[in-house]
Amino acid sequence: MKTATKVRSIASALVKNAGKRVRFASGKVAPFEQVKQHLKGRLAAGDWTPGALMPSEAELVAQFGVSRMTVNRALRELQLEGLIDRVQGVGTFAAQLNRVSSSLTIRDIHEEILARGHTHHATVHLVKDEVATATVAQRLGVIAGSRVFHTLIVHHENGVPLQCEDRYVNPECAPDYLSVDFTQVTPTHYLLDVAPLWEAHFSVEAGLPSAREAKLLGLKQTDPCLIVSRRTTNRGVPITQARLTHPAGRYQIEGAYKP
Amino acid sequence: MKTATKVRSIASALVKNAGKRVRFASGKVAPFEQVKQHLKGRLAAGDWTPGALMPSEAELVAQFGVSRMTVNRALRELQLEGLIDRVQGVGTFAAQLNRVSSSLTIRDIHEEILARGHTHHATVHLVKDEVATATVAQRLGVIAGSRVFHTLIVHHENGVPLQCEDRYVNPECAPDYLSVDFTQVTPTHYLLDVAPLWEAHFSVEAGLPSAREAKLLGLKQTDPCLIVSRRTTNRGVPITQARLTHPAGRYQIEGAYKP
DNA sequence: CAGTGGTCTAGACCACTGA
DNA sequence: CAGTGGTCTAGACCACTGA
Repeated sequence: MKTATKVRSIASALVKNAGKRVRFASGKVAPFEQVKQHLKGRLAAGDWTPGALMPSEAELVAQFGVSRMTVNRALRELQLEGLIDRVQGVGTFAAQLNRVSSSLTIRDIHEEILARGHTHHATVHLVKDEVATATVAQRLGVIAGSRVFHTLIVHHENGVPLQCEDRYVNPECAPDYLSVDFTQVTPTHYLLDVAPLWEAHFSVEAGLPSAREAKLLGLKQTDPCLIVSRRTTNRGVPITQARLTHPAGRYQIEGAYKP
Repeated sequence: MKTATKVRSIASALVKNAGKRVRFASGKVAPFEQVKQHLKGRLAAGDWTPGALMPSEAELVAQFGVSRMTVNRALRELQLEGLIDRVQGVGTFAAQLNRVSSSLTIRDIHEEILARGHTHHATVHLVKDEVATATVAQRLGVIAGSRVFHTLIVHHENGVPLQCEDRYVNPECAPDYLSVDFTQVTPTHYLLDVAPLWEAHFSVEAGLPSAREAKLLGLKQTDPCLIVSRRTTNRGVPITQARLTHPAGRYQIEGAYKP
């Protein structure tokens, strides 16, 4: 009998090296992928100006000698990537590449530091059971006066303070939160284990550190910081809210976009 | 005969109101979507802990009475959304909801301001043909000493300066760039029309404005700013590079994540 | 070997659009 | 009406994994 634990490690190992399985063993590319790449290449080359009518599914079926389901999958995936617009009864159109809006990825600080080949360590400055003030209650999404858990942790990269993590946690979602050794496991990882995070809201802004943050990060209070706020919930139930403060010169968020 | 222009307007109109077409006219939800929602609900409820083995395609076929292609589509889409991991020959597993890494969307400033129901206007402070210094050449990705176009524009929301846009453009991609009236059209929109933007790299950081930026934005040089840098290319050819500086208190990037 | 997922096919029914 | 995309089916062949 297979155990979940057993297959889990296998899955993790394989998924890591997987990439997309769109090639067969012989190195052949799957037909739907060929259609996709062909259209993508012509879009990049500007063969269809934004809004231009592109070949219909039937035409692509004839051109590539594949079944309609195959070209349909290619087109559906291009649509998901935002490269084309499709309208039932009308046709397929080159999208405005007006994807000026693009996205930036925020990673867990521990993973991010390790990925750079650096060392991470955390110092714990507060682990406390508190009564939520109006402000805290509103940010976390609980009733003012509720019991909340509060931690204040500084994350260091190669010994240099990089992030001040000021976090509130809903005790109902993680009753044992306060007894965790946060020098060994980050709050984020602990919370992921005990509570399924489902929805999240983020913001990123520039600002000045509080007096305490400045002291913990080794900054003057006039030194600019990059501040990330994140609130996570599960089906509407608030789990945690964090304010992550980073010294401006030591931290930036990066991202890339490629269709 | 259909013209591209004609159908373009139809497409735009329809795409706007489209949402996902996964319901039939009668209000019935497509079978693949039912399977998807069922699994998503159980994942949110924690029915499978991260890494746990989930039902096979064959089991879902039997359970829902649909064809294998239908459950395959449901599972493939859940995989794309990062909710499950699939390994050929092994099975389907609940993903670590370790998607701590989430993403933030950067929108075009003009669209963003209009979307808030506010007015946007731009003031132009520099439109110039320059020779790239080493720094500029490196940021844009051209050879030092090349000719480059340079604009400096301030975008206002309801009359208040919100963004200072310092942009360099590769003349080969947009030869008429300097003759555009940037009080009427943003550089981004003009460039999207004349050059297909394909790949992009972004960064977001906190920092202090330059003397000139501070003056244009009505800030002191000690006031923190949120600075977005973006470089876009098409198949490796550099198109444009921009530094977008925003006063800390007036601007933040927001995002949400929901599976 | 039996079980898994990856992919494809040929055909089907439908809703929708524009003429 | 003919043409479009949205979706489904029943079957197929394959590569891969673990026993």
